[in-house]
Amino acid sequence: MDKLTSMVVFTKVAKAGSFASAAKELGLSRAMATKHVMQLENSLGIRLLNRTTRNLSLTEVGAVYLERCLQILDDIEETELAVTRLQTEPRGTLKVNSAPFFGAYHLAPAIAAYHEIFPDVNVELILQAGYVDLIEEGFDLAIHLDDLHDSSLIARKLGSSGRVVCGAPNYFKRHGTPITPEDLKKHNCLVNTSLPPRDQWQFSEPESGKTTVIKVAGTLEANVADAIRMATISGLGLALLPTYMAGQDLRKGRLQAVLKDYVPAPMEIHAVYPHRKHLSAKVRTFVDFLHERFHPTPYWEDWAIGAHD
Amino acid sequence: MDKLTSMVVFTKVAKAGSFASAAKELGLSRAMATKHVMQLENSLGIRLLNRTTRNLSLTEVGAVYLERCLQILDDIEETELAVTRLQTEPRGTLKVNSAPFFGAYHLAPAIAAYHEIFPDVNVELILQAGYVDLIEEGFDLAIHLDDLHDSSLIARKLGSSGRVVCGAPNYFKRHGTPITPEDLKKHNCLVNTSLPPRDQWQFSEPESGKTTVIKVAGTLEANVADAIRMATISGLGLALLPTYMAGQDLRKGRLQAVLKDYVPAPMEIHAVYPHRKHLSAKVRTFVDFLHERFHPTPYWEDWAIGAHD
DNA sequence: TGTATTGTTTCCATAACCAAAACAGTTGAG
DNA sequence: CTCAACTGTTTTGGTTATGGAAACAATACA
Repeated sequence: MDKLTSMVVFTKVAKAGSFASAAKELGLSRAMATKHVMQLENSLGIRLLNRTTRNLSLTEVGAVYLERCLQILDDIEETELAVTRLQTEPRGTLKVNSAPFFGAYHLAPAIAAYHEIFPDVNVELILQAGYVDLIEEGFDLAIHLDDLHDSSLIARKLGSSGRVVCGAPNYFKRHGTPITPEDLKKHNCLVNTSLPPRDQWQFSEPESGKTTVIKVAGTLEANVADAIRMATISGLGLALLPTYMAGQDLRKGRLQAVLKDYVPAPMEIHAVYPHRKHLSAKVRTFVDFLHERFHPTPYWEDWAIGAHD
Repeated sequence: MDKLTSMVVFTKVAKAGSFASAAKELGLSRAMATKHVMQLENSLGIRLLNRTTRNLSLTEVGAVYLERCLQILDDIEETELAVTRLQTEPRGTLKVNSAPFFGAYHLAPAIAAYHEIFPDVNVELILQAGYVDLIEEGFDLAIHLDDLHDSSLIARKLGSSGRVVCGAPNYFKRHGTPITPEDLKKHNCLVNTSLPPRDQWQFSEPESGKTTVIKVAGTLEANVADAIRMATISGLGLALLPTYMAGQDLRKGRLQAVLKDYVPAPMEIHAVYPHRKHLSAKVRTFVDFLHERFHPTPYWEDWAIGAHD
């Protein structure tokens, strides 16, 4: 029998001064009221209430026990209240993981905006190439780019990013502009090894629906996206960069897009977290916020509009 | 499901860092460990533990809840310990009721002796003619003389007291000495209305086993035994007094016993208390102590030995 | 790659639970 | 004084929940 229920019954009986009225208050039968108190007495080996059919009074020990019972029940109620409030109101610390570039250039500003709305949530942003164990490292959330291989986790799509083959203007001046994907084989293609598709660049032609995969190679591979980007800007070669990364550079003219008729597979952006049941408010609101911000067409695609005009 | 058990399981799992080892410690199956924690999570609507098949970590809320759980479980344990110690060691206040004369002359000295052995028990002695409601008045114990009509209470026989018809020496000088119970009808018999048998005095003859009941009458009735005793000592008449009351006076010669071949029904002395289950240590030890003191032949019967010699 | 171990789920016999009814004792009204 | 109403307790029976064994899916270690 549930000891806590028994304690509740006992306190009610003691307060009401009668089993019958306490039972009525609690919505159960007189029989159960007796049994609960009796169970408590047997488990303690102590008589808590002196009772005849007509009179009821606390034992000396019963009085002591009553007081402490009330304290304990109060504590439990307060604990549950505190804990559910912690759960339903966004507060606490949100530990987030993502790839360095995306985190620095897109999450950090998003976090600043999010904090305006939910000032009680502090964010701990850990930017790290490669995958981390969310559970072991205690992350609330990770932003995964184009990769969802962890089946035990929950993923929610936040948006996507186009990709574009681009290079510095002076690179094209010196080495020419590729017209078809096949031409890439003759160019110095810089590869980011920390993100798919690495050196297998895939294109589809919107009009015909044809798909091409080109295996590229070049003089630089790096596991940090920003290194590839900076090398590209410096005119070392071409790169297949996500638009979230290259957008600014394209707008400013530091980079130029090529092969505009061949569309690379877009990169999907997912929020990944350990469980769906009982999702905490801080995670839920943050994911919702990012979804709103990146969906359906993120701001980083703006370069194309200008470029197409 | 018992919430307290679930809390214990949760704390164990959190401490052990694994469901399996916690289950083994608690002697239950892994299945139940999961179910208990899950039940807790569902009732709170909160995820307490992040878990994969291989890793386990506390949620931020889970950590808060864990701490308070430990506190609550500690409180409960301490409460039960305190309460059972209060029960098993004689301590506290013992509220005792009895008839005034017996209480003053026999319980009070007994209490003094008892207190030597159990110094942590304080006794509140309420001396009152007639019956009181033990439950309503909060008595732990009552000493009943020759009367057990309350069926809902538990009675334990402590001993008995003889009765003797007696009078002052100068009364017998003036009015003569009764030889048979029948003679009492010609005497001034003083009646204590607070104790049976009041005015129906019953005698049996040890040799023949014959029983006689005499209805007596006299010039004084009182509901306080000591008044009857004092009036008797003063020579007003005869009284049927319990030996616990008359013993001292008989030894000192203030009173003389008559009708020694006719034995009045002895008076039984009982300890009466509300319940037998979970009898508190203070009541148990006190009743045991009185039983030892008054059983089988109480000291107040000593007058007879001297008298017979 | 295989084995052992993790947390979870499913299944099922058992035990606990709880209300209704029967019971014993007590009070208050007619 | 008697009857009716109400007390706390016990008994009874149907329903629910409990908890272990086995099966399962996923992971780590050898």
